[in-house]
Amino acid sequence: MNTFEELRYLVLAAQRDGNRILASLLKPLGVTPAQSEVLTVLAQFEPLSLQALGQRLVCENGSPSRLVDGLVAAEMIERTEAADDRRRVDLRLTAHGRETAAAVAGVSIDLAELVGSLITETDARAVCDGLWSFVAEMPAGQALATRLFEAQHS
Amino acid sequence: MNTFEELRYLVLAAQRDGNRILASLLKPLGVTPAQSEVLTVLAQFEPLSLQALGQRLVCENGSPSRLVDGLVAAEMIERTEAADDRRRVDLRLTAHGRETAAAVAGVSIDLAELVGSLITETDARAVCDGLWSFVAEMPAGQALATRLFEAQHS
DNA sequence: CAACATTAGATGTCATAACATCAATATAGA
DNA sequence: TCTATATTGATGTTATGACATCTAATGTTG
Repeated sequence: MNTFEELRYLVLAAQRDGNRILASLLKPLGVTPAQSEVLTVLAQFEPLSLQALGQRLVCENGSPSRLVDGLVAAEMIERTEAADDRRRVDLRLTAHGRETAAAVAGVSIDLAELVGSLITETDARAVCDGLWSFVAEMPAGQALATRLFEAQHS
Repeated sequence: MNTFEELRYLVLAAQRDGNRILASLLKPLGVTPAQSEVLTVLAQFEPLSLQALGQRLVCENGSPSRLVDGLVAAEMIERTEAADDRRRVDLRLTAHGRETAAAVAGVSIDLAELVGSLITETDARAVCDGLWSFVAEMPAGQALATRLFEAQHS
């Protein structure tokens, strides 16, 4: 198995094992990792249309309507028809959603601490730089770049 | 967004974008990325029980019975009852499965070349080392370590 | 102003993915 | 020899995840 094949499996392993840890940390909040990303993005950039949300999510492509359905059902997100375009919906957090988003931010910190106990920040930086080489021009990489760019200019 | 949070999203982005590329390369062979991993592991270590297979798969935990069902239906894997233990099944590739596994190996090479055009082998090595720090003691990391160890001692 | 193109989002379908539960079978110990 | 426990794998359930298709609404062009 060469380095690139090992890399591919390691990325999968890191994603699966990391996601499982994240899911168990989030379980008390009643959200899944994908839903927590939605709450995090809305907390930062709301209001957003489905399409605008989709462009900022790493976990989803296109129009995340079913992902958002679950959060609407849980009363964490409010979906209203855009005033000037009946095709569009505007998505905002409810009070409950905002509260959960704050708790999700706490879980993020907990997860970062756990990861930080396994890998140094220098090594983490090297991994990030390497992965950016791979995903910079790809859809999920673009979504993350958009998020990072907007976070710095808001 | 700190380095560890960025790392988490980058791993997700790399996994999703990489998986999509792999899926499109594999589509002509009629298998999904997860199924291709099964064929790859069986080609190397057959015959295996479901549980033994599961211990060597990064893409799956536990007993991958539904994953294997699809390959049995596609006549790439043959499932027989173990002679000495009626709970166990023995899994082997069929001729068709072996042929597809060879084609999957070719796709792996194509994917490695594509990744190699985006990231240097030195950087890829650094990413691998960093990710090993994270997953070494976790289930998917253990599965990959088992595979690598056995590949070197067979 | 009407026809056509494009956009936004919902839904269908199939394959995971994770956790839990259950049935059949093998093993260990009294 | 019998019972309790452990093991193996199948199945149920819910939530994605990706691609495709469809409907409703808006924008553009002649």
